[in-house]
Amino acid sequence: MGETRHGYKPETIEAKWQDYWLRNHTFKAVDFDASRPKLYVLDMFPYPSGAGLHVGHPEGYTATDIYCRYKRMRGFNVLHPMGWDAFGLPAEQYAIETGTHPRDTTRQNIENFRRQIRAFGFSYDWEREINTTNPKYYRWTQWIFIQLHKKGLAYLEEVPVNWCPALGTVLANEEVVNGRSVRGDHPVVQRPMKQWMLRITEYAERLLNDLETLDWPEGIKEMQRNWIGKSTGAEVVFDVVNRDDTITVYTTRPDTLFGATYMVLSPENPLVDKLTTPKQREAVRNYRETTSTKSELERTELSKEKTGVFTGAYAINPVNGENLPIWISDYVMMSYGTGAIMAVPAHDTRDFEFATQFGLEVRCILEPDESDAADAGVSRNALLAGQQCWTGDGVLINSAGTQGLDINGLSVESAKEKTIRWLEESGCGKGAVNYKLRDWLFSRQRYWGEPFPVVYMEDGSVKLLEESELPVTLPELDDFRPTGTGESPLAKAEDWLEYVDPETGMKGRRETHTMPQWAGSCWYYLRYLDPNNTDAFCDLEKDKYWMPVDLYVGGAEHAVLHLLYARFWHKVLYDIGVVSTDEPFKKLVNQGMILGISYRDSQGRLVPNDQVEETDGVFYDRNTGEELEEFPAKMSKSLRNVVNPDEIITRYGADSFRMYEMFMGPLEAVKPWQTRDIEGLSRFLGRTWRMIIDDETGEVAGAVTDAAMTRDQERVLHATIKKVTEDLEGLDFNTAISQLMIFLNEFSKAEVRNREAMEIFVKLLAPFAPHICEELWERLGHADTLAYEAWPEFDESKMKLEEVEILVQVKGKPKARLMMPVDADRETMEKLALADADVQGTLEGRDVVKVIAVPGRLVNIVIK
RNA sequence: GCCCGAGUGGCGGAACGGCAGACGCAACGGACUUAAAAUCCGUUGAGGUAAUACCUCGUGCGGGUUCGAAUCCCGCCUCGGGCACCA
Repeated sequence: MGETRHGYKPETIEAKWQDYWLRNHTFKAVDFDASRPKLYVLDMFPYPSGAGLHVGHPEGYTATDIYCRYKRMRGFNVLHPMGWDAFGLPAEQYAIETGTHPRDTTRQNIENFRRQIRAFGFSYDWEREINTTNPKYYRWTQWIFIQLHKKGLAYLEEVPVNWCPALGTVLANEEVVNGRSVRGDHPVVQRPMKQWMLRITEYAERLLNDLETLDWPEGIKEMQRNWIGKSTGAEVVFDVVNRDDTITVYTTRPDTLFGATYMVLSPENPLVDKLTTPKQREAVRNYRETTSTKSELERTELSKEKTGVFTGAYAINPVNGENLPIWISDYVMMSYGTGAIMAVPAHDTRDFEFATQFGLEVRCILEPDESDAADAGVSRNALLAGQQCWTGDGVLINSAGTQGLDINGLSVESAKEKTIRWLEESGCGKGAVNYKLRDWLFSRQRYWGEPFPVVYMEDGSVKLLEESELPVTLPELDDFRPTGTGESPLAKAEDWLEYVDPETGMKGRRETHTMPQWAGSCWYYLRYLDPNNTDAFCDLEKDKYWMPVDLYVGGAEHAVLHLLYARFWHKVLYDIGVVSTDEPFKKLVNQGMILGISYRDSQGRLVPNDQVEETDGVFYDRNTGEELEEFPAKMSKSLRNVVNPDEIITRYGADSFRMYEMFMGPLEAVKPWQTRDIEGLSRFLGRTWRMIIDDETGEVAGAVTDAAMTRDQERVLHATIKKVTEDLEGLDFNTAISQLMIFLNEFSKAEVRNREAMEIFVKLLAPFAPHICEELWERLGHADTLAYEAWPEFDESKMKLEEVEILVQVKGKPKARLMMPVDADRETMEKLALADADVQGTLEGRDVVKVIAVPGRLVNIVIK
């Protein structure tokens, strides 16, 4: 810091104003304020981990904070809350290791997070703070579960689940990657278990269609569409030769029925037992055993070669009565469609691989356009001979059957339609829709989650508790280890388990599973509206006032799951009439990840930062002496490239930190953190201070007077108001800050600085750097916070020049720059340009073909 | 393999189809200082040239549209993210 007594001292003014805002409830959101438009701006609330905040958290928080502060100054009643998504595995793992109750760990972590977040000066309404682990909160999570159950959307099912022996729990599909747990990277195996499921598939169509109504990044919407995975096609019923059984398959290509040469069942398909002939029984049994012990990883990674076994049975192709051999193979999944397919090797790459592997017939029934085939490197003759596979468009051939269907000569599209019509008329099938989306596995075998409001009664019935019996609180435990049997640690809480029905006196045992972490975050945005309500999860009138969320900002890692689950719950709540909107989040923005600076050697290996030495701007590996290249990489403990926000705030202050994070680049972009770059923003705020304050006295500088601005200053002032306003509306914070810097460069060099211009500048900067601006505002003689001062308006006429520099190009190359009246029309511009001596020199002896004049911009002279 | 997104100085990044590199960092030169820090002023895409005049090249690569392309179109390459035997 400078030696001056009254220089810019973030450490003092930031504490002062944070305290002021809290004491004065400056950012309290007012329910039902009809005098102002409402604005609900939401951050994805954090999981309060033991590691504390990292520099990625405040990126989105700063963006929304700037937007909120700006909108308050534009007269909006802003709701901007914060809370804690505090159930979850890490606190429980810590409890297992140390015996510390997750409640205690969670409380400490929340305190630390709150302290860190407050140090940024975010304008949250702290009176609405929520915590998903508070029984007063999760009572309502349980209440919503009861509503789901009442609607028939929650059911118990024995399902093969991802059992992780090391964690002693079942994991959801999204918690397993390549057959290993996301958390801890332990192996995962399949195992059947009775679980709560939520029927999200019932909402698939609406979740898909309503994406159209949302102002979300196109990429995120596309990811949700892919996740829902709607496809249209047909279900076709195949009779089994010499048996009563039928096999129903789902296909998106009913037009290829004539190309079917065999059938495949998933190894898990219950029909396999019935159909397998005695001769094949042994082989089938062996195959099923092998696949069941295969992990998900092996089933996908080792799939270069197709495997399978013939069942000995045959099915009848309804279009031509042909017998098709029925195989089983693990390339057919039980969980998608009907767990059975008709194989058309000539027109499906997977079937083609399988047929080639086992010498099955490949029958071409679709002839592509010659040039299409050539483009794809496919030979028509090879195709017709069944030596290659064609999945593209074309004209149907060899597709007339004994049963009255003839689709020869048709395109794929019309052949599909005609086949479906025929299937429906002949009773062999029907048009059908399928989704990749599956029902949501909602049980976890863990302690630190919401208990289910469910009791298994003595008579075998399942009882959902009454609303008056909520909340079902977590029992006290000393030992948090998983039971290893698949039951959660709750199974050890003996007294807690016992339940007696208050009316009938019948005994029962409580559900020992708990809800997944997603549960609490599925509806938290509603609780902020009415955080202390004990009669309802949220008052409907408050919902009507505040909802929907106008802007939701968070990381792209929640692109699918959190956002899809929350949308699902919200639609259910909408259907039962307890919320007023059918979508919760109107506009969504993903902030890009902030990477750390790392180093890599010539082989591309990343070297931890504490092993790197710098000499004259070149980096070396301390151990090998090898020269290293700077390289941005995801922040991680192992690379030691994690930046701690506390240290940055101590060194530079929160205002500089906030501004740096916004100046790094566009909000949505992935950006590398460079601590030295923050100096530029720190310098900017120091210069801002000295532009207004005399740092010898701490009073407003003598240069700040009521003297009129120069034309240039006036123009820069209004251009700044315009640019900053427009950029704030578009969340383009980096370019808004650039403009503020241009203002500072213009005014700080001036001998006298107009006081009103200074005040406008302070207001424009305030959303970005609120602490220093409050302080400057006060020193400029204002008693109240500037949080609700009116946002400056710009005057377009003040920005006008009388003359502008017009570029004159010859054949697109810049030749001259001429001053012309702003409002010069095309002819005038052309005349002025052609009259210029330099231009005439260039044009000497050449024919002017054409002159293009763009008013206010340029003149381009086209010559021969 | 499929679906998105992105490639611009030494670095982060700006540019309604209209002067590429705003703004910042770093670097270099200068002022102030006993000195340093801080601060202030200046230079800074590459190459040619005595030159700050001037010329040539330049937004991943190859084509195209246009008076004019970082921007639009076609075909590639590389990197990042997502999905992954979805019938």
